[in-house]
Amino acid sequence: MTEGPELGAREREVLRARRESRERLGERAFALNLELAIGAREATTSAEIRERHGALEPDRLLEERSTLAGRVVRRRDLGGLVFLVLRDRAGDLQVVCNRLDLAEEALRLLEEIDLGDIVAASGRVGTTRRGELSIFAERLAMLTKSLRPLPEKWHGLRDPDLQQRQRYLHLATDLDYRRVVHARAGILRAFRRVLDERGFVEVETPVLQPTAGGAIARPFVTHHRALGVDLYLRIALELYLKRLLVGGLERVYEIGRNFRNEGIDRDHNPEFTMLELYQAYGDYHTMMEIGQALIQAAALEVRGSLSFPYQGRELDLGGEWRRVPMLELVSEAVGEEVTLERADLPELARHRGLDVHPSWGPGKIVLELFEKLVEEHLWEPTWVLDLPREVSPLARPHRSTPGLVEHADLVICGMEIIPAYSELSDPDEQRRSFEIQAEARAKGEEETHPMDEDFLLALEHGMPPAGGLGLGVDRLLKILADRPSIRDVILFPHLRPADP
RNA sequence: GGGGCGGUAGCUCAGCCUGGUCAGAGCAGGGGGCUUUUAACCCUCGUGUCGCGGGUUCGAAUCCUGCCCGCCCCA
Repeated sequence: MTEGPELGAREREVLRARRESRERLGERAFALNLELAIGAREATTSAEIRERHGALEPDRLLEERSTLAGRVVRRRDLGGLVFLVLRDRAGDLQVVCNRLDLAEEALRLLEEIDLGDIVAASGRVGTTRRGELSIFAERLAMLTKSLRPLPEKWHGLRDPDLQQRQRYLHLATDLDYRRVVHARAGILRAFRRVLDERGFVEVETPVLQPTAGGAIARPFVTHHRALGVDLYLRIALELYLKRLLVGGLERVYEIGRNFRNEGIDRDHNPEFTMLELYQAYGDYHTMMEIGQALIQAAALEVRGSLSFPYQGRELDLGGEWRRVPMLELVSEAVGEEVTLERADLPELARHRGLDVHPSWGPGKIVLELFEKLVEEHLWEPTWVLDLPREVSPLARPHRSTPGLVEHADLVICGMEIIPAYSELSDPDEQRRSFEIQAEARAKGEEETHPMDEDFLLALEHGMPPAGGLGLGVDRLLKILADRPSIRDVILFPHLRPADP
């Protein structure tokens, strides 16, 4: 409990009043459970009551009795009548407290009920003269006394920084925001349903890893004291899931947290959730089909539709999604044919405003051109096909075009949502790809994929040909919940410490 | 890293351009009234590091400057 001269007078006054109320309530300020507090084993939710009696005409009082429990979000005291609005997990419902109907004990308690307190009320269901569905209280109980005030009742908590730092207040005051929480659950439910139906098994693999592979990103490092070794927080799920393909599981997926030690913006949080799945005997075409099925199922689960606006612009997730080679998209954007063989790629890229690093090969330049000139303009779902091998060390060389790999990236609303590959199963090719990474590192490229001998050992035992994909759950949630920033869809995003 | 915007009461905000009754409003809170309210209403009550530090000035929430935090744009 912080208290002292740094508090303003108003806050001190509020805190003092709450403390005094708590003292008067004594041990009733924090009830053990509903049963002991009000004699009901369970509360009825506001939604259930609304569902049963939402159509009741004004000024009716039913025989049916219910118990409602929740946080007090409104209090209107008319003297003889006190209107409380309780908020539970399903919404809000009014409680009417008629002083003439309440016993001495309940009347005393009514005086102690403040905004923010968690209370229970039981009584008959009915409607007011204005038709508001209500519980007409016969009994009241304090469940939890709130010692601090809630944010402003009309505007709520507007400051995005406070919304994130004190998400419980955001959730307590903004019913609409709760939809984001349910949307994430809906996405995961849809994913599991689709994959379970297709014979996939859900697994869990290590978060702490001796080498951080499966993607190209700077990892977080930690230390295992007993083993005396440094470990990395995983940046991807890939390499362990592939080991499970070697083990014969054939269809596996994991939904889990990845950690990348990089900047924070609308699309990046240091920890984020990925779905990764691998299917033996599939390839990137299989993955494009599954990826589409997953996202469409999630959209139907969360939005009930495949077309809806994102940030004010219409988005259609229906139909067969467009598939275009990356080189074609880059050529179109540049206005002339771009190939990996062109010797003037660096100049061409510099002309387009790219700061070309000497360690970049043609593949990296093409990828950078794509990210700068094309990606943000792809609104409707688009599979970008056939990336340069140089930038995708875990994908299988393209079946017909040398220098490329069978790697498809799904872009929606300008955001990369899925990378999908035909997986590289040849251990010698995989080793060669890792070596290309090491060469780039030797040339000064900071972010490269590390050599992973233990993974190569697994591949040498034989991994079936397979397709695999990773799906950024947070970014998909941005789209389905129509939120502009990843910070809105992660309950507790990383923030700078409040007091430096 | 660069640019723009913001930080004033617990919360939501005004005041800043144009320095001087500028420490303000609403909500929340205290006191009083009110038996069908719906952001209830009526009367009444203000003890704030104006983000932090420096400067200009007779005088700074207001102008200048450095820093911190947030949001947006760019790299």
